[in-house]
Amino acid sequence: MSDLIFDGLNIEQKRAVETLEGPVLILAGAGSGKTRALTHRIAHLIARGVPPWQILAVTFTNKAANEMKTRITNLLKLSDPNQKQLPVMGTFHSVCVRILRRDIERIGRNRDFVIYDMDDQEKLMKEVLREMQIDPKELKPKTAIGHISRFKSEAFNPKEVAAQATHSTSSGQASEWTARVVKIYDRYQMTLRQHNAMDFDDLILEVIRLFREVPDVLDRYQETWRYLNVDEYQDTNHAQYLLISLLAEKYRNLCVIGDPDQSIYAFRGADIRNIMQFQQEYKNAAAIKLERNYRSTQQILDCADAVIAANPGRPEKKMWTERVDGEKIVLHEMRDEKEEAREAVKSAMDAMAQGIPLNDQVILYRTNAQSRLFEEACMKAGVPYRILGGVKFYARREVKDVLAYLHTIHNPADALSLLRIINVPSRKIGTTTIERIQMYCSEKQCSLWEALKNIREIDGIADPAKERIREFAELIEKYRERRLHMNVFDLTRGLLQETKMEAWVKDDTSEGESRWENVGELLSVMQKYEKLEPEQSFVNFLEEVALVSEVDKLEDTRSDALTLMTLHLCKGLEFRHVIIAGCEEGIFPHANALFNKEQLEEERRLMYVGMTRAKDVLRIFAARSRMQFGNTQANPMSRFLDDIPPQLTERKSDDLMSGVLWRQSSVMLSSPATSFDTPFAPLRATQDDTAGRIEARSRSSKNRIEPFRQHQDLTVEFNQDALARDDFNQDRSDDLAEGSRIRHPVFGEGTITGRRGDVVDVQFDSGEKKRFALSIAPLQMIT
DNA sequence: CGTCAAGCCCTTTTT
DNA sequence: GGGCTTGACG
Repeated sequence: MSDLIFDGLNIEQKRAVETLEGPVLILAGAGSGKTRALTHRIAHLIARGVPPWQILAVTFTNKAANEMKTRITNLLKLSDPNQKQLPVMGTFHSVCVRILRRDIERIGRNRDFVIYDMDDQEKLMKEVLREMQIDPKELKPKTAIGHISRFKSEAFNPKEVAAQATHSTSSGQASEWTARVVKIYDRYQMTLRQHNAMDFDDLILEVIRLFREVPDVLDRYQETWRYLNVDEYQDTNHAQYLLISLLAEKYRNLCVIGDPDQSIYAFRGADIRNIMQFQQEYKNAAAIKLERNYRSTQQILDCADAVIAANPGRPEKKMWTERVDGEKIVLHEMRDEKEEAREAVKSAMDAMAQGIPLNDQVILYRTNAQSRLFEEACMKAGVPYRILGGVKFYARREVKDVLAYLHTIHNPADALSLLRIINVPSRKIGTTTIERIQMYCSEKQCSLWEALKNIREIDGIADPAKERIREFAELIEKYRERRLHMNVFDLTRGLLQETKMEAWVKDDTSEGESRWENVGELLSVMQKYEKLEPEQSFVNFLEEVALVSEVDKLEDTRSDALTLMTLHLCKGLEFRHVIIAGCEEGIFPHANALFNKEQLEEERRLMYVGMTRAKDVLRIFAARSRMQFGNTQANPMSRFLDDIPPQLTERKSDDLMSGVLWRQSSVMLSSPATSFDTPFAPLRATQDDTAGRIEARSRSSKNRIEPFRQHQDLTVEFNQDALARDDFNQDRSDDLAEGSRIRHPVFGEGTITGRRGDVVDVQFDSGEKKRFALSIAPLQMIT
């Protein structure tokens, strides 16, 4: 048994696996076999006789947790792995929900709470701001939520925020601003509670409160989980730190794993000090460094290292690998964002032709908005793809509508969900009626649901409207009853039928069809819960839906497809071929980070994370001009590229406007540089700027960059020759017509069945029919 | 009550 | 450019 557990581990990994008792800090660089060390460590604990249920492992995604479970099962050769034989593993949020569902009544809350996602939070906040008569233009709901979330990640309740602010100002008075935010925070929490709802941060905070207020519950969990493991510790926030500290207090068997260079979530409160100061916190902690990289080639590693080396205050760490067989990093400089997308997708296809399946390739970008470009390029080229992030599946309107029904059925207090569906599909219950009911609620201090039940005694509503509301309430109650003996799948099917949801969702538009498919997909997720007890199936389903992360969806990768996602989502993953797109100042690093040292450092870490995902091939793309917010803007190349050693790179360019706006050579300030270290931060060129002037303007509204608002002129040397060729349109496909035989790298050989300009329809020999744009699709004529 | 057009602001990043 | 809110009208 122990042979298997230590098999193939290097010395440091072995130490990590052996050191079972006491606090342990594992600094694990990218690709250093960290998951391997952690799984073997847990397997070792179990092999040594520690009961699995005494072990807790907190991971960053559910996907990571599931992978570890599988690996441990294999290591221990468990024949029938059930929950009893495996440790509790999951994200902070899922572990906390588990605790709360069990024990939250000990702090006087109802265990049927719902979890509000960003959408719900925003709606709720809008409501709060409206009630407080704050102009949403002055303080946007999103901003308010941002502040509150920040407080919550520091584990401050409204009172503590106020106290803190009073302390830190010399006058002893909390500033007006703080007082206001505290009021909003307070009110927001009250409303959440009225709805019997929690946001993501509350899940953590309520567990902390539970542990602090009810010592015997804390004691029980301390006794249960005597061996604690936390992965991605560099991205934990203060609240999560508190939670873990409470649990670890008694037995002090706490193993944390992470890499300060990969800390990329400061924006949501992640506190790098948690990992940096672990050894001060736990004086006798064993410290282990994993520096051998098993993933990437030396070239990739050297480039990534050169980029991250520019960050100050890093712990000493030098990654190395035995893979010295690598290729150079490829830097693609493209004309514009469309060319970038086209070329990136093409390079993925080329790689596939060379034997790298699409599943092993990824395109990474800084912001979700960039995904559309690559999606379009994939569609045009006929490359199968999957996008993570962006408009999330569970956030789509039709999906949320169905979920809102389930929430309403499950939790009568959830007024947000109730309001969402009271007129969906249309029941002729309009805003006037609803406003009247809400007024009644505040008069009588009752919940929305109670008002619906008492609809008869509310004045100012026409009788037919009252009747429709009565019918609606009856419908909900009927399903509330059904929930007790019917699983979530059957229940929802019945509900959809009874409410005539299909016709409503389809609504005769072209998107209607695909929206209904989304509902179908939701139903198929429910099927997984069919076998559970009716009530359990209901609760578990809603929970999963609330807590799945984007990356979790990568688990079912049955079909071969190119992955598109943000750089943030790629942490912890690896691909043979990695493409990082949009490496331009203002895009990556993002414009909002350009004037802040800490934020720039985080952007750099993000670059490091992206680069170190690559096993074999790393490509970096930048576009010389880019359409943004409706006008074209020319950005200098990302500063991160300056740090990559030229001898390790190969440069490629589409050569139409070669060299224009290349940072060092082509852009000069006509007035002396400002005190910022990024003098050419976002440049904005309008269409008629070809004469050679560009307006420089910072797009950030923060006052610390005031000097930049004065629209200093920049001089730009354009390559006029290149501009003249700008509208040059390449057409390589004159000879392709109906009847031509072609080959496509994904679909194989086929015949063109029709052509309209650039667009062709192809009947492949495999039976598949596809439509392509000739200018982009990798079609090859065969004779 | 629902639809359409004009106008607004926008983009970090996520559980 | 585009998605979303707002306001006028049928």
